[in-house]
Amino acid sequence: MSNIEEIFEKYISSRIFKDREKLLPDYVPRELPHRDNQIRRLATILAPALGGSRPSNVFIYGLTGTGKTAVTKYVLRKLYEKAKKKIEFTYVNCRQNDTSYRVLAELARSIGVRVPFTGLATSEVMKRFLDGLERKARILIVVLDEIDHLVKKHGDDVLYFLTRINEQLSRSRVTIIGITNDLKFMEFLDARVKSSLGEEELVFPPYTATELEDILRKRAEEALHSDVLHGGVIPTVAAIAARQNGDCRLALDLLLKAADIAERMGSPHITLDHVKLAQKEIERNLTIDVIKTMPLHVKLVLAAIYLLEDENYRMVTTGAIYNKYTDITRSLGVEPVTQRRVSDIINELDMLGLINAKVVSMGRYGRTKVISLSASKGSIREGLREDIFLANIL
DNA sequence: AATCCACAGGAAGTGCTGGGCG
DNA sequence: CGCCCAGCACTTCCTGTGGATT
Repeated sequence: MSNIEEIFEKYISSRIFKDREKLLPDYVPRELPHRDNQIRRLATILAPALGGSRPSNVFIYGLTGTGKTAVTKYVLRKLYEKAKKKIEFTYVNCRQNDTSYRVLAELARSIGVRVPFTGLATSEVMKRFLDGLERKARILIVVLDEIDHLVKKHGDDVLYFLTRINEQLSRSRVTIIGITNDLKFMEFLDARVKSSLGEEELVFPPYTATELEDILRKRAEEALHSDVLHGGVIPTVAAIAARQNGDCRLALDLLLKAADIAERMGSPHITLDHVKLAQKEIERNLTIDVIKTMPLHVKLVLAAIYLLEDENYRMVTTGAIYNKYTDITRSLGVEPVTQRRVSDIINELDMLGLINAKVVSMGRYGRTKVISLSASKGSIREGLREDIFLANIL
């Protein structure tokens, strides 16, 4: 048997997986355990759409992996099945589409209006969206997921437009469902947008360890063969995820990775060791992936921080980083960016969770930021090394 | 109590890319 | 063709500030 056939054969005859897809992040199960309240509330709020009137706007808040997106998609799917034709819905992820233009373009596209991905004025896209909508005579439910990303970067222009859009429509109606994991986000909003978007509010509490266990058990039943899980695995995975704000997506991902590892190692069971390996792999992949896609100077600044930390520099401040960074650019023969820019890059790295930056005042000796690495040194090193250009300086 | 360091971080603008539209 | 648009990475210029030291 050839090598490749062996690989495929092994997969088909998997002793671990019954249906691997059931553990993938975008799979929405038939039942969403422990979210009955939220499902009922959202269904109640949206139900008027079936009678042809516009449902209230909804603002949904909950930490990552608490089922916000899954519940929303679940309820909307059911609603759509019931209503047919009269109702339409659109889902836009504002982390992927984090500018006013892109969000509007997505919305326009979803109702069948052709818009180029660049070139037009934003107001022109608004106009086309409005016209397209009016022609269709529908109730459109717009889901803006991770809405905080959009507002923090580009203000609430789009939201303002969307909350007032009904005043300009006579045959169609728009309802907005805003989803965020940042509660403070509401403070950024214009008062009118705030009151309009918050017509109804829905809170998703984190899952408890017991609830996570229950969810994992149900999902494992669908995805894995029986008896492949060693005792302890599910409680451990649940406990790890519970510590991470009850993040269900993390729990499922951890179980999937552990199963993958067990499979790869040819083990007939998933053990706690596989879970541990999976945990490391997740962290590692996450940091390597973000580093890979970073622009050059961001990588160089990260490299500077890495090197300072590596030589146990007493206190890693913005100034120290900038010096190290200019050293690096000089040795590579690259023009350095300004300190102002580096200051922003440090904030970006902080937001990505790769470093920890804290503003501190050292009295007479000024005010600065103290920085430390927060991701594992090894993963950062690996990530930076992916860039051939940087390999030598590490 | 006043000073003053070492930056923080806001505002506005530049130059470039990759596209409109008429 | 010429002029318009948005987005990005970055610059220039700038005002603000916590608190140890003078």
